[in-house]
Amino acid sequence: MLKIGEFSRIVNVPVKTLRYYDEIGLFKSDYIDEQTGYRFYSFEQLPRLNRLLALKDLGMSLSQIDQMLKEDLSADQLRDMLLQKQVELEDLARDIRERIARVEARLSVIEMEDKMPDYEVVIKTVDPVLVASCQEAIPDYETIGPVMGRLYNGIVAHIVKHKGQFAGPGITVWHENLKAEATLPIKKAIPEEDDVKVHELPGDQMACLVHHGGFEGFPQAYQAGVQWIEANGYEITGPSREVYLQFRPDGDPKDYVTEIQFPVAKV
Amino acid sequence: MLKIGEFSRIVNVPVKTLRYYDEIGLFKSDYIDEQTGYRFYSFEQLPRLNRLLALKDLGMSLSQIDQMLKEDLSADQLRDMLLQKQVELEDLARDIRERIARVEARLSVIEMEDKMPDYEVVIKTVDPVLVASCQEAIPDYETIGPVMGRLYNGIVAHIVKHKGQFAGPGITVWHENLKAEATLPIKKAIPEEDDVKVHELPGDQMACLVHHGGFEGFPQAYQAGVQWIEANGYEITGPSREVYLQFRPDGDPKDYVTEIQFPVAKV
DNA sequence: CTTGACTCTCCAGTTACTGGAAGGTGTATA
DNA sequence: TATACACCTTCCAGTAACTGGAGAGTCAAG
Repeated sequence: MLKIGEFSRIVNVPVKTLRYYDEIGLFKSDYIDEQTGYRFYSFEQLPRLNRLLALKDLGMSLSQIDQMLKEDLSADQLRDMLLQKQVELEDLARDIRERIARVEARLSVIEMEDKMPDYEVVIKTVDPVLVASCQEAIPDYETIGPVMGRLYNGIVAHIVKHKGQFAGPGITVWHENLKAEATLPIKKAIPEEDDVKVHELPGDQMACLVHHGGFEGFPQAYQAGVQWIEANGYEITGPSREVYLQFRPDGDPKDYVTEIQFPVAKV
Repeated sequence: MLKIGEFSRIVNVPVKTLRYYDEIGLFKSDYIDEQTGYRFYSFEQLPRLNRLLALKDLGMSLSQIDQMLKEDLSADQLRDMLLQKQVELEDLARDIRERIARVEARLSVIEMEDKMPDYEVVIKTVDPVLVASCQEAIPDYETIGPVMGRLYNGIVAHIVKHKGQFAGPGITVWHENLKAEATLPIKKAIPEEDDVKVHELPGDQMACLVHHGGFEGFPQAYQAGVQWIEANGYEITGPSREVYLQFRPDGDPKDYVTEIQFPVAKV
């Protein structure tokens, strides 16, 4: 019989931890002196503790270990738990590799520009959203403004006409060949009419960044987004979007806030 | 100005989390209505939050992020923190790879034997220990018993003679060519004499396993240890040791408990 | 008889939230 | 106008696996 301190030294587990395992019932002391409350451990307990430690070394949680130490657990059940842990660990390993890539990307920006990046890119999942939309090819950059104005005005008029309810800021979807789709989220479906369509923008994993200021800054923002996506091992899988979080045609462009979203997937 | 729910939807961060960040001072709401206590957020706050999220994505802790978001932090300090994080992540990645290897080793045992391994091997760091020791080459396996008995008796006699204090169970160190060094830990140094030496067994990282029963089972235990060491990507870097946790010459060998230790290093 | 090492229990703190209860607010609809 | 409901508030508890400390009791050696 060993006192907790002696046992602790042999198995190289802190006394506090042994007491904790005792408390949660994972590894009880063999015998407790009723007078003093001192815990006593025996050598017969070593195999259980060693198995416990080995499983902990695999990254199993204490409650999983508790199950795995039960006598009546079949080899199949054990294998399943280990296989599951294996998958879990492999996911985790991939996750860490991606994190390392992001840290390196950020470090290279700091090396080059001596400061944090101007645009912060975050990956998020956006929900599908029902919109009324209208699209048109843009002939050249100068005409973007007027064309978009016309498109959005048309949609607003259409929604108002059909008593639709607005559900959020406007979103432009940039299809191929500079074809712009202006959209406005609505709460419930309304009828379509000539050029105004009603459909759902699909939800997706998006690389997002926020641009503050007028549209003249967009090219840089897009460039920053594309660079980040490349450096972090993603690829663009569809049309990008602009969400006009803060925008009024008569407002000061300096106050505009736009979120630019690229649908992405891991390469 | 956005209510917490609207802001939450835009940035894809749960309301609870925003309130938590507010509470710990990491990301305060822009303005709080004094009547209602409602928090309001502004678009100007988006850059800070996005930077926060990007840093969180790198695996930084909230307190580190708090520091990194301070305006007056130099690019150098930022770089240092990121470099440190990089090292940390790489350590973690290595750790996970090793865990995966251990899980796979264990799975292969289960596939082959349809049960958990007979011997659980754990890596632990053992402390240096001062011992009185005596060594001798063992001519063949049959003579191990008597020779060891003689050696240990000699050491005990020597320690008693010099009024030394025993500090733990006997340890045999197996040097090359079946040369056995019998040692007994002592609390304080005592004089040496002919064949009894006093020195310190070095501390080391050891792969350890516990064997219950008589010495006839040792070969299997050793084999299990060596197999584990190979399967888990370690190599043996020195003489192995036997620690006689439970042993009395006149006792029942079934009750013997011996820890076998192999000094190891990652390949 | 004292000293020092050891043990006990109980409580608090760690990280980054998450869930729930109880109660106040704002708006759309019957 | 009443009410339903969606939303907001604070406060409290719980998570995992310990770790640290306070205050008190126990044991062996000198």
